[in-house]
Amino acid sequence: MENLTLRQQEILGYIQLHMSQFDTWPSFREIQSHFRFKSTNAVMGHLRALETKGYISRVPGQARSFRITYDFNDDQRPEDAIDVIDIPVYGTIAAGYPDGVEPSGEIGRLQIDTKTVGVRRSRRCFALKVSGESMIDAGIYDGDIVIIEPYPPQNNDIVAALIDGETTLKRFIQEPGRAPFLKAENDHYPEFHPVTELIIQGIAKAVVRNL
Amino acid sequence: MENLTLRQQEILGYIQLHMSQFDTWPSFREIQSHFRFKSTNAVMGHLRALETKGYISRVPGQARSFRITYDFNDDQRPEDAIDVIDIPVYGTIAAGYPDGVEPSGEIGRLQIDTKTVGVRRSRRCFALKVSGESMIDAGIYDGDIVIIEPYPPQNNDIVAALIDGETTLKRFIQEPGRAPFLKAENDHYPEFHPVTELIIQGIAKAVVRNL
DNA sequence: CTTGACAGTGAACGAGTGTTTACTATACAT
DNA sequence: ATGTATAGTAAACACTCGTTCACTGTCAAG
Repeated sequence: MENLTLRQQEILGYIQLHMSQFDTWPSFREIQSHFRFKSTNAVMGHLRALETKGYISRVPGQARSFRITYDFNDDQRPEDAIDVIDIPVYGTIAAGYPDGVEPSGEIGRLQIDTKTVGVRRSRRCFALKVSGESMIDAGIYDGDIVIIEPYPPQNNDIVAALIDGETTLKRFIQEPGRAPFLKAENDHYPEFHPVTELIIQGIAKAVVRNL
Repeated sequence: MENLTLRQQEILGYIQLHMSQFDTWPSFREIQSHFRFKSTNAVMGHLRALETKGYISRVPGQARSFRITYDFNDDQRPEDAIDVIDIPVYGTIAAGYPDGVEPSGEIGRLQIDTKTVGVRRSRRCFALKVSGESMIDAGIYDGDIVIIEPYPPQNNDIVAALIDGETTLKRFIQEPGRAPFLKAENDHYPEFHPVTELIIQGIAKAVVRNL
């Protein structure tokens, strides 16, 4: 932790402590109270400094919407560290056109290392077992397990989307000047419009198939 | 996820998504806006229900001070004993017609549970990273990782076979009254005869693809 | 001496935020 | 028919919260 004054380090340390305890950023007045400041402006000064130095960022005007941006774990992670995560696998759902198959809840669990999958442990991944053939042109077959990371999609990501109460896999297309839409990877399946009526549950990060 | 209505699951899913993206709990009006409610009271109703059912908790009166309390990773069944194996991944080798690419030795490792892969721990599995397109009709693409179990093949198994010092993936065909042979899963690739000249290294048990 | 960095006091403002009250509608079970 | 659960509209209120402005004090460097 370079170029922070002692006081700034204390403030940052308290914030981290508070977040680990409460899962929320402390309010100005909570920080003020902790350090026995008489004014929230003292807090403001320190948070400004931390922001200027790149340790935190904020959404102006929103309550408790600072966040820590400095990645403290980037300095220490050895290359060969094993980081296996446990992923719930949910039941057979329609990967194709909605066809009335009911989600069957959790059917199993999968353990795999985060590097292979390309996800962060902190993002609560889940997996879906595919039913149907709407994504076969993307190499996702009936019976495959697709690992989903809850994260907003970018253009061309394969996403898990909730449509009419069912989770389905589609490719998310977001081209400039055009409303985003979802597209099957099978020429026999139609496109869906528009994305605004959908709920994106996450992006597909990996496929696991048992031969 | 039991005893949640569909709508409640959607709300919880959105909250998780928002938190993974912004590191903050969404405000009532953010949830309201996302689901196109006309009133924050609709949000309130759902959050109350989620709280009553034990999925979230809150600090009354504080902004963005709900938190998720339900531990989604805690639902492990006792009978789901974790049996994660460590698998060496070998380098890019020709999955297709021999083309002169040298095996590059171990390029990484993969940890995954035995149940997902369908192997026994006692059989020293290894994995290959596929290069080429000879098995695309079997849904094995360039760049995929294929987990191989050293075990004699049966008809129609996909096998790793050593040909002229190089490992390649093929489908093993053994029909009655006919000598066994290997066959690509791509019509543009020829068959191989005979198997007696080959060394079968193992059978393919699973494919892992990072999207 | 001046300037800048750092640290803080004091006060107030406007917007964000959670929460309440009153109500409607639908579906289902008794 | 009645009660309950679920889902939501409408409106308003009080508090939380971030932020600004004006200011003071200490210390180090030029």
